Amino acid sequence: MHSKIQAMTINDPKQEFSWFRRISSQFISDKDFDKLEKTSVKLIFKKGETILKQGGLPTHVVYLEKGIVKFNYENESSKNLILTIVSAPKILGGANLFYKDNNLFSFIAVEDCEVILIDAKVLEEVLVENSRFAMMMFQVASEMFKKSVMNFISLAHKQKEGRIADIILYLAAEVYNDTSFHLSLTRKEIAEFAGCSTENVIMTLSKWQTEKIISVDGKILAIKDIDKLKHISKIG
Amino acid sequence: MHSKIQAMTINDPKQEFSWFRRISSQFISDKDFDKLEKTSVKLIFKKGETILKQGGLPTHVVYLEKGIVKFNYENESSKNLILTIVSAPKILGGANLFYKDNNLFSFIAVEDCEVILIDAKVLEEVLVENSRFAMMMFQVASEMFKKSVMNFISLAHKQKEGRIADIILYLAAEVYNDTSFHLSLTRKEIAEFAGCSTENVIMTLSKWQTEKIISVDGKILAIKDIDKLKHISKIG
DNA sequence: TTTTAAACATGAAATATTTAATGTTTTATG
DNA sequence: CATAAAACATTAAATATTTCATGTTTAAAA
Repeated sequence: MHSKIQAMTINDPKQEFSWFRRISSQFISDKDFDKLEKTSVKLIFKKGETILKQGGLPTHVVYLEKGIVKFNYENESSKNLILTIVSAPKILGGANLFYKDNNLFSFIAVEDCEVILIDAKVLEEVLVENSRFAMMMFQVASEMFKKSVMNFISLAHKQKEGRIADIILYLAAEVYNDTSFHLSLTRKEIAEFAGCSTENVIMTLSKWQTEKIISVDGKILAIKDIDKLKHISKIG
Repeated sequence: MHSKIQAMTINDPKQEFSWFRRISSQFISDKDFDKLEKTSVKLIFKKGETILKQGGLPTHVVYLEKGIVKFNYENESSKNLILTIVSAPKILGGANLFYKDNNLFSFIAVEDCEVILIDAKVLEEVLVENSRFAMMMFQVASEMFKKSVMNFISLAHKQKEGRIADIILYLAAEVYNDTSFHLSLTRKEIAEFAGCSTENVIMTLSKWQTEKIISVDGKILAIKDIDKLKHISKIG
């Protein structure tokens, strides 16, 4: 029963692309949008699954319709680094679109995700024929770039507590849109995002809990004193 | 005498834009290029001068014709962070172009520079009317984005020596195009790039000199054993 | 439902990094 | 050219961070 509904959804792309269609409609014709839809595939990824793999060819651009995704970079010694975390709805791989190199990093589902894979070649054709649409797309990509840069700046010259504070504040403001949220990241993943050890994240969160800056109940994390958290972020 | 030549150069924009003109000519008409030239201003910046200031409005896009520039982020407590360093010829501010927010960081001349400031509005008009040109510009901006990201990745999960090794290798490969070069950065600036203390940079460079991995003679730095340096980069 | 693996947690030892104190050399400036 | 300021350099002490060892709890798999 449930799978039937799902299948229907998959087979009826007209139902999808809602956010993307709305913002695109100002820039491209229905005909061009249909062209994108026809060559797109909708897929569902479970938590932990890889949507797009580091090193692979950028044959598709990802439209994230539902769910949360991490941008994961894995180095030669299999250490992971999370570049950023984003929630739907969003166009991912904006940067990937414009250079033809292999993907710099993987997209991995942090929550169950619904994504639409858009054929990169077809999208490029549409972009070339609709320069204002292209400009909009690049602006979206730039916004994401900007947020990554802010993350990196935090990482680069704050220490542990400032960086973890920045991440909690970022998750609340940009990913979960609430000061209280179901944290889908493990401590290890937060550490990979903050560029520190897992133990450090555990210790810092515990400490903040006793100081009543946050509360942690199972997977629910709530910011109790946002001013203190912002202060920690500021003093680094 | 010398200043006269310089002034001539400034007043004859046709002589400038050489690299940019060459790559642009495949995508836009001479007429459109002239439009860009007419609204552009050529300026000369001395070492240390700010070309474009963090927080300012992105009214211009910078074409760096000659020289070396650092992307500098200054935080509330006046600590600097160098995001990347680039050498001419290059279009800077690609990302700035596409979001209308205030500049995220400053461009500061690390060597004497010749730059052409292109009016952002006029450039946008030309981009909208020449989508292939726009795509090319995106690609250029994305390349720079990619290099920053690689820098940040190094910063995020390597320690001191690996990061400094990465910077020396980057400078040789991407900025000076030689394993031996006149280093225009101070130890303090390398530290701001590597995200560590000045003392650390001094100590590491001294150590590498005694180990014959590099040689430092005044401002001339030469990589003597690139394999060892790459190995340090690899093991982090 | 047992079993296993992963996540969460804590503290101590080992290591890395910064800060501070001090001095020399180089570069910029009156 | 004298003088000040900045850059370069070295060391020890203080601090931050990671690693390791160990144990409990939670979630996933057989």
